Amino acid sequence: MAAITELEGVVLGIVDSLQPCTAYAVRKQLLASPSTHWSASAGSIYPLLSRLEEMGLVSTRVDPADRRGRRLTSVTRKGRAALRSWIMQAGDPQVAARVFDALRTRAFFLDALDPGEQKRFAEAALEAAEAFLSVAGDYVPPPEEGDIGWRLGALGGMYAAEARVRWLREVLASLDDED
Amino acid sequence: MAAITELEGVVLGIVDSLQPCTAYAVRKQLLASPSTHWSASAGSIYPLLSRLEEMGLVSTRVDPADRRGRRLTSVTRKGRAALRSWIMQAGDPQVAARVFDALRTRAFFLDALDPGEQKRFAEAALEAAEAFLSVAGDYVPPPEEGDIGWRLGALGGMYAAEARVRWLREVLASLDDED
DNA sequence: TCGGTCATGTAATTTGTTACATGATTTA
DNA sequence: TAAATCATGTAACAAATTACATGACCGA
Repeated sequence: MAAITELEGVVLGIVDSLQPCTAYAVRKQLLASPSTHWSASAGSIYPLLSRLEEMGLVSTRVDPADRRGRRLTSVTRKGRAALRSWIMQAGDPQVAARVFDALRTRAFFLDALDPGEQKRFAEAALEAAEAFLSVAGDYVPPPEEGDIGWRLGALGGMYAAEARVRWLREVLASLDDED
Repeated sequence: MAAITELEGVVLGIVDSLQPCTAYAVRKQLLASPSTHWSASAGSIYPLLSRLEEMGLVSTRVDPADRRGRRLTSVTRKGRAALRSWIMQAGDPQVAARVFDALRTRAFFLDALDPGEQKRFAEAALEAAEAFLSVAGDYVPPPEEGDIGWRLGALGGMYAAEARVRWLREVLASLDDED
């Protein structure tokens, strides 16, 4: 069983929770995420879904009664197995190391800025991180609503956003110390 | 001034801190990062550096005395300006939203697993997250060593890794509650 | 002298992006 | 009835991955 990519896993998971659903619905779900890591454009989702179908992980059918020709996608038994094993990759150190944060990435190169710019960087980054935290917090479904995985995932996103805000406050303070 | 990509920004920043340096040294630096978000393979770095040179952001020279034909790269004035404006994008909400975590991504689809698997997921993810935290902690340079940006960036990575471990402990606890 | 690391690159392929193109349905 | 949203897709392009290929230098 060939390993699937990160985006393929995500799309398979979304289809699984929404099935039967249109490709468009998958895109909307992806677009609703606070993270903009994937563009979720039609140009990525439609070919990806065709790929999953070729692999036998999803199946699609067009309701003949539907004049719009909507294509409804569902996960196959094989697809569910692939989804489960993708999720279970979480124990792999290589998977746990797949993290990224555009704000943190930029902080590494702070020394390329002069002191005044450094301070402005930290202030602007903190403000943007606070705005993101607000969005990430709103993304957490109220208790007893939505499934448990979605709630825990969104909660994790909020915690990460909080940790980033705390970190940037510390960055700002440490830059102020030095004048 | 056309915007540069995330990897281009990172490579420009690394060249800036190491200059003059070989493409190989840039790759090693990238490879040393706890995050495996980029593979830092020759196939990505060499063409990327050529691209930066075409854009006039770096310049390379081959020491005629060096029999190995090592190519040393440096950042140009234009390149420094591009690096600074890339770093300063931190104030843009779209940039602050560029975050990713492969463990968290998988957690969203926990409901595709049966209760026993869910628990094994949380245990395995926690273990992997703890191992990653250890690596991320080791990546923080000792005080008074390395530049301030590198230290703050690595510290941010460690904080994020800590927050993830705390989150997964909570996930595990909440799955245990339900039996 | 042998293996590891330093060092540079290319080729084929995959994947994702932006932009374009079309049309049905719903809502104000 | 006009605008927004639902819905599907393609085309051109950009970027990154894996795998391959080569050779110099250094230390045991």
